[in-house]
Amino acid sequence: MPELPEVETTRAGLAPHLTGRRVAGVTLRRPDLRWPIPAAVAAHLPGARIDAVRRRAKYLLLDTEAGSALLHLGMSGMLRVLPPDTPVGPHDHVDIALDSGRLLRFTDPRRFGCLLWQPIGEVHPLLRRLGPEPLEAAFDGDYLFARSRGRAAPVKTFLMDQAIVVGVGNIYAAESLFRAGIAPLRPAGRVSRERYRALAGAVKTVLAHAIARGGTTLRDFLNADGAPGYFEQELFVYGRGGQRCKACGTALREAAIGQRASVWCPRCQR
DNA sequence: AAGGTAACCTGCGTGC
DNA sequence: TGCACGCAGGTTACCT
Repeated sequence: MPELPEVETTRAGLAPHLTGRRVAGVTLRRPDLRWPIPAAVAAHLPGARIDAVRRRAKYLLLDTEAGSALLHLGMSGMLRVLPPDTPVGPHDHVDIALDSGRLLRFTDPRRFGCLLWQPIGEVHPLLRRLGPEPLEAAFDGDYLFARSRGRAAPVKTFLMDQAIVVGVGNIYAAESLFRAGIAPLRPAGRVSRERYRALAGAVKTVLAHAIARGGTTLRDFLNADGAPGYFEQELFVYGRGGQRCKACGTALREAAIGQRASVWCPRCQR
């Protein structure tokens, strides 16, 4: 479910319910997700006031005066604000009770997500090596061109490297490369500056558009309505292996690149 | 340093 | 209907 647009949509949906609220209690139904949940979470969160809900890359941060709870949704994670008496399902791993009477619930069947703690004034090690945010000005074609020199890895792999730019997952990498007309297997070091400018623009356009759409579909975080799929109608290549290119009618090609399913148009993308 | 691979885990769709 | 298999929107760890 979550690439950057989904996480940003989640952040925007949660913020009105969390900002300014105090944590009434924390329920951990298992000691770990991807990693052990540090004792600092249970030690600092109860009683703390949530001052802001931020996003960095695909991480969400709940800021308090003592530090920030750091959440990642992994592949299957979901955060919802629910009434306190909502029945608990098998993958409802964490509840954060709020002084509003409601509940912030973290659900994650595959448990690739995490709940960690970042002390005040520190940057968690997982956040230290991240590249720029794709929607900020520091991310542009010149930046991609500079970082890619000498790189032999496929440009799709390069684009999905969170140390290069954050937030671009398998769906949006495929879609951005299609829009920019770049073949995903092309070595990153052999893409021109001009074409990287097109790629950076495509990434920004695709992500901003997906955020706008997610904002309309996932507006109500008080109900269980976390259904994704909002972007499906507008996908040009992702998940369309074997079908025809919407632009030119050529049969789309399909291959694993860096162990991730990849689809592209051999005519539109060079 | 960069690049490739395995690993973490559950659910779902497909084909026999 | 049952079962085995492959695959899924992410990321780190480890090895060359």
